[in-house]
Amino acid sequence: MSQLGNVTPLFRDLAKVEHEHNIACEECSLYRLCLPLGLHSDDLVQLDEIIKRSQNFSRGQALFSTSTDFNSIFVVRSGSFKTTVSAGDGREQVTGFYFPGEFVGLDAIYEQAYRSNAKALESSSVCELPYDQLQELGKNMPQLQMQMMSRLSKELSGDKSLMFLLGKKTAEEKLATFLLSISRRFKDRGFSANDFQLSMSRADIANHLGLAVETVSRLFSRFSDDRLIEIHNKAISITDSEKLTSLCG
Amino acid sequence: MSQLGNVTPLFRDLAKVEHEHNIACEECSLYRLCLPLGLHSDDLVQLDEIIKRSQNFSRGQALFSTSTDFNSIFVVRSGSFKTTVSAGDGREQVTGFYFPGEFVGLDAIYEQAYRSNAKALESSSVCELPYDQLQELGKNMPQLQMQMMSRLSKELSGDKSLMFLLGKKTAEEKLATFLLSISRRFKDRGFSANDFQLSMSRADIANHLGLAVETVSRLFSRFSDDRLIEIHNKAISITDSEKLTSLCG
DNA sequence: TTACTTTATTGATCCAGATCAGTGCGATTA
DNA sequence: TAATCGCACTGATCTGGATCAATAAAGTAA
Repeated sequence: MSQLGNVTPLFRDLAKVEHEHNIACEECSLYRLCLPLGLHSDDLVQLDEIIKRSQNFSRGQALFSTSTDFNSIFVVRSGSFKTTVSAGDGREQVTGFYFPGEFVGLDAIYEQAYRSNAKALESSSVCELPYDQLQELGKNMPQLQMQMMSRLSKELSGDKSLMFLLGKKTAEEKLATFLLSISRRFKDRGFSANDFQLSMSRADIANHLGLAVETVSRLFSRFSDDRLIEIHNKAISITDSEKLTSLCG
Repeated sequence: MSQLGNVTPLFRDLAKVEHEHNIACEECSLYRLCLPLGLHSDDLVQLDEIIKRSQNFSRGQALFSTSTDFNSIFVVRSGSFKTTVSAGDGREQVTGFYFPGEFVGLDAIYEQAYRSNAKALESSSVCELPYDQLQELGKNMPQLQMQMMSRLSKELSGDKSLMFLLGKKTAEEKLATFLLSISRRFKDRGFSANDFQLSMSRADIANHLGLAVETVSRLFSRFSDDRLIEIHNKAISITDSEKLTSLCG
């Protein structure tokens, strides 16, 4: 079942979308969160034409890796992904989690090569944007260029916050910040901010936050003991978002 | 004295540039590293026209802070800057150091507001690019847009590496990585890769790497004892870049 | 030059969170 | 319903780097 698979009107729309690969951006339930925002209707038609609604990815499947030739950037259509950067030795850092409407692969533009790896965390699908064509299209579509710049800048801004988190926050602050970030993103997508299903493992969370799995587990338990959240494995209910917010630092 | 103030032909050119505020991009010694790269000569003239060669900044002076109205992004012309993000309590994370030809303020585009603070580390100057005008210009100058996207993506890519550093590297690996990053950037600007003057304090370095000042100090001493580097306060000589590289992880 | 302030170094001690070592438990299969 | 298999949780111990505490050296001002 999809991470975003709550029984809400929006989800039923989304489910329909998932089965209709060639639905236009204009009809897509992600419209407000996605690239097309602010484009004129006739521009949108052109954008639609270059988008490849590609196949679905199953849990654990790679969207791309550092050995994939760079051709495209992607927007998550359904499900979720994680990105990682790896060192020569086995070490890996989870650099981000990506939800519907969010871009994956923007850091590859500069070198025209993927420097990260992206993996589906659950059954997921993407819209593929061939970079050449996107660029070509941008030449006559300033709004599109602006949107792209804005998206890149947004990710940059998020990464700076993550640097603060990794460099300066305590374990407790890290996890509280993480939970509220996920919560906000669910809310932005029309789902409950307080009840959701985490699609990533404790290990992925720990890695992303620069912690050990054990620390994350202990903190989940403590937050639960302190009645900030309720946990049933990967299902999270935030019961005191007030107090959780105050723990973010 | 400028951090980049070695007595080399390039530096003398640069010094001249610093005194001639209205020098065109085409004449600028940073040309190869900077935004104009790849622009046609007539496009360059238009770009030149919107660039404000603004006043010099002295050590410690703010280029912008989170309370500055957003109007422009900047390219370092001479000297160097640090950027920080701050929490409500006093905590601060140094998110980056910026050298001539590098962009500062790109993370402000999304929210049209500075979310970071930028401070000069020494006597420095910038080229100011009013964002409105830059965007206007971009509408008829696809090469410029491409350059901007590329720059944004480059910083994104660097930030992912920094996340790996902050989340997964040991103190030793962090400092070795830092020294080589600075070394490479000096080299790219035509200066010695092995002998340079750090413009930032030990505290800034420590903060940026997620370490305590004392740890950085001890590591500098150890690297010196191990004959990897020689230190005379802020002057660094890399004497064994081979071994230093092997410490980066 | 001296006096003073800021920054860097070094040593001693401490601790948040890592690591090590089991145990628990939910999902899947038979 | 039991057996298997990953995750997730919890307790015990350890440690890398933080913090605390002095100096020492470099910069700055008069």
